[in-house]
Amino acid sequence: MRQQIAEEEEEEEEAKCFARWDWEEQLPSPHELVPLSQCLIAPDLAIAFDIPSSSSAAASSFTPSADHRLPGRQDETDLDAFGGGGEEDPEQPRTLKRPRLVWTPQLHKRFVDAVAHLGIANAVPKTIMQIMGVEGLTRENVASHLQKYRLYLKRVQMQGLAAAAANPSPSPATHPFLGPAAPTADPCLPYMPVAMLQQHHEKMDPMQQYYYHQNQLGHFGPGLLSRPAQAPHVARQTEGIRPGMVFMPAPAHFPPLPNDLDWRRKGEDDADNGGSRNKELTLFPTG
DNA sequence: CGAATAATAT
DNA sequence: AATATTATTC
Repeated sequence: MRQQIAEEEEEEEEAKCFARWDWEEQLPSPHELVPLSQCLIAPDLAIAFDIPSSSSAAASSFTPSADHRLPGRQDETDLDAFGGGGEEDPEQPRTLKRPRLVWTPQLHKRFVDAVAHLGIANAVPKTIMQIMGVEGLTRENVASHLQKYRLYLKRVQMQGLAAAAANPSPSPATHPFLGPAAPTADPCLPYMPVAMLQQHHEKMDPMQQYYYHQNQLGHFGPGLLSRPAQAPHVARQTEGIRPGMVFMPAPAHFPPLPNDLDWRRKGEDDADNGGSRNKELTLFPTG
């Protein structure tokens, strides 16, 4: 008998146990999130953060105790953490290509938080990377992930919009930014992203207000993701901190950087997984 | 920076 | 083989 086909069908059994992570538990900590949002600093004070040559120096000045190092290798230069290994000077590794990054739920969460705190308008790869403050994470890593994240948001938004159109019932859950929640309330919606978290912000920067207002009008316009060609008032974040600038993103990393933040590159392995390995992380569930 | 596209992994 | 994830190119 031909039972060769049968064996191939069995794989889907195991694909059911990765639906949710423990985000929901750690999610409701607005308190942790808020403080960063109110980085309202005096102009003269701002200059203190303008350390041109060594950005890491600026960062360290703001992170007293938390050593944002990756778990695992403590004595090693993080360089040899990937693959084949050999001893390379701390300066050389840029030429060597690092193994593919694995976006663990934890790392993703940190990413989303960073985006949320920055506000949509300011959430660009470089800044996000800086805020995340994860050593070894490159701008390209973030850029790539951000691209996908935006695509995901767009999807969710469209679903919500479509649902609203199909169902005229005044949904109370309608969201200022994202519109009504998708009908099939995804159990594992990664994070109610940026917009919702922004509600906690006591103060929005002009750019965010601009968007907020625009969306409040029900104007479908550019939507959640695009950014106006030019900001209303504030210049888009530039390297130099100017005297007139009232609001700026967090000068350094996230204050709470988990020392045990779980992230890895392709080759690495982690012991705390109790056997059940991450088969396939679905950070961006498809509808 | 960001979209498109290539490269890898599952 | 197809699809999802990450990297690289433009």
